[in-house]
Amino acid sequence: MAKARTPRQGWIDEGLRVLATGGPEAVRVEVLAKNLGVTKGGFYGFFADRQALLAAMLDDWERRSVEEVVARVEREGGTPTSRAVRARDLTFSEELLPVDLAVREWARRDETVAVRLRRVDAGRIDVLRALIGAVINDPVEVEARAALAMLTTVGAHFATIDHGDLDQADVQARLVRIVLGEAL
Amino acid sequence: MAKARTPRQGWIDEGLRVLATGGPEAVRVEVLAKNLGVTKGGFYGFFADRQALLAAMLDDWERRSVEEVVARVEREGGTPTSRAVRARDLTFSEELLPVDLAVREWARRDETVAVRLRRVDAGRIDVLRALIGAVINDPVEVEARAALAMLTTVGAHFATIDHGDLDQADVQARLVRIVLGEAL
DNA sequence: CACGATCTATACGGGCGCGTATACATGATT
DNA sequence: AATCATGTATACGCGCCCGTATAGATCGTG
Repeated sequence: MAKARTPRQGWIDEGLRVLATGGPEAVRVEVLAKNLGVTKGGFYGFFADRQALLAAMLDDWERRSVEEVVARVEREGGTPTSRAVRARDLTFSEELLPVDLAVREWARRDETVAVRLRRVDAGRIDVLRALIGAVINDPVEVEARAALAMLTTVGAHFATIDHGDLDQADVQARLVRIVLGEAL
Repeated sequence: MAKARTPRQGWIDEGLRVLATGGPEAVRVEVLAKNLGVTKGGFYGFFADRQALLAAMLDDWERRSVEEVVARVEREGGTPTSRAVRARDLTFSEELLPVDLAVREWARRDETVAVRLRRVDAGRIDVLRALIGAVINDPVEVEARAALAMLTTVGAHFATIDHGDLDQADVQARLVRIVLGEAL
């Protein structure tokens, strides 16, 4: 039945929390223990070593991310444009976004992480393809706009652009129109 | 005249090299020393501590990045489109790109780094604004397209998109056309 | 050549974090 | 209530890395 005082999942959750704010390097067993208010005594009953925890964290993140993508495909609503905008912005849920960015950095240095990320991203861009493909026929055009939506969203989290005197909302609206096209 | 066997700049260069491949966490004084074939003996003659090196590295990166942007504005050539595409792709020189991405990650966790990055990015996007602005008049349109070019380029380094059966070049070309518009 | 500046090698104390071992506490089961 | 499993606390040895101290090597200059 597996009871637990500080269950396996507790270590994973706290690990993801630290990962989100400090990156993989910051995920230290003793740090997690302190955050959880215990010592690392029980940790090695759940995980062989620190690597095993990192792997488990990625498993958990990947599973949840995929589930979210699926859930987002299921429930829909609104005009094609609003749906596409929502999809663009919310492909990354507020809760998972910080973890997502951390994983994205991590992937640059660890190929096994990169593989997982590509898998998740593939699911996400499928959502965009489906939405855009419902309105535009040319496959190349659909692909280009889906990719554009994806890349701008990701890029926006790694670069801040100051629009100066211009109205942020105006620029943003124009940006959306260019990416999704007049058709949508 | 300041001579040097392992000059100050040597530590900075090696630091940037390690930063590019392993992130700020990987920049360890003793590791750099080993890479340089010496011990850390002389290091503390140049830098007060590890932090001082990291700051010096950022100074160096920022100076070089700004110089490159300026140089790129100076020499020009080609059609407006080709210039814009070049600007989009080469705003990040091949040599500095890996460092750039590392700094971009770093900036998410260190506000002082974020300030530097915004400064450099501001210079880069100015180049794009100038190029696009030469062909398009509407300021909002110029801003949106410049931002789009910037964000897609940055995003592309943090997300890999598989275009499946479609021809990569076709998709890429279409993407450029959407971003820069028919006008260019 | 001798000198002084500059870089180098080596050694040290300290802190952090890993993984292991051992004994203790607490809840479920019988 | 006795027992067992499961989590917990504590302590240990190890390795990595920091920053400091000290003595030695090397080079340009007078």
